[in-house]
Amino acid sequence: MESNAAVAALSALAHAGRLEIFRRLVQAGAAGLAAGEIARATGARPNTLSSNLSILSAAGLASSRREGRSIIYAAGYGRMGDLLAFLLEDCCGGKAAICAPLAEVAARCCAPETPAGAAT
Amino acid sequence: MESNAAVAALSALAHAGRLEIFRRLVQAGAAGLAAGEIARATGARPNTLSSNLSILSAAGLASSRREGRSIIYAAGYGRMGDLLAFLLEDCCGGKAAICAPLAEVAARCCAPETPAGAAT
DNA sequence: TTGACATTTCAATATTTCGGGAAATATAGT
DNA sequence: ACTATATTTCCCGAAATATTGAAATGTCAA
Repeated sequence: MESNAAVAALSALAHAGRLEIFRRLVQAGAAGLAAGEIARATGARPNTLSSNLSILSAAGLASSRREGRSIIYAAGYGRMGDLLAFLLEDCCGGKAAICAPLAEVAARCCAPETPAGAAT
Repeated sequence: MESNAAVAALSALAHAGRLEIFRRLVQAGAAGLAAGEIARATGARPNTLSSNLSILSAAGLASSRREGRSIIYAAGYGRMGDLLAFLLEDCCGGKAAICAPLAEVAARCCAPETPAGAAT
């Protein structure tokens, strides 16, 4: 991942409202959430929400598809993974001092040979 | 890590200049870098640099100590680790789809039983 | 104390971002 | 075509952020 893309992704997440949206999208999985559902869940006004969703999309952290009258947003898992990899490796050089707090999390999901079916 | 602190850290990193500073600090390790060295290396003006260093410090991503006439900055490894852990676990729920790109990096440094001495 | 160096603080300006109202677009149902 | 629902776009004022020059602070050395 390029530094520029990383800054864009970081900027997109550096906002309490967008971070919350992104969290909900991640939790929702590939099924995603309709913009309206997110608006109701977060209390954001539709125009504000739309703006924030489009910022997340531009950063690659969300994708959208139309389904009837609704537009369904889903988290951009790939881009988020890239961002984390960038921060950990390109930015932080994979230093053990930074990785250490991740060990617990990594033990749950980052092991290369772990089958993917375990989650939720 | 709290969501608020995460947003602060993300905001601090969501700036090309500060991201570069942070990268250099991480590479420099605990020895750190004098503000002037960073200024020379990045071409930033001293007051701009000072401002950005203070933003990184406020977010916990850098610390400073005076050494003679210079002020030495060092990366806040702990806070960066916390941020990554937050993003991976609290924000992303440790989903395998996001963790996957980290597997390669994790294999190098995140394994719980890996001894810490391998770096640099 | 004076002078040079390293960095920060202050004050002003320029730019970007944020959130909101109102209008526009797209879809579905009648 | 008309209406209702869902979402986006446009525009604006307010607030936050970024950058700069100039002045201030802290430190060393003579």
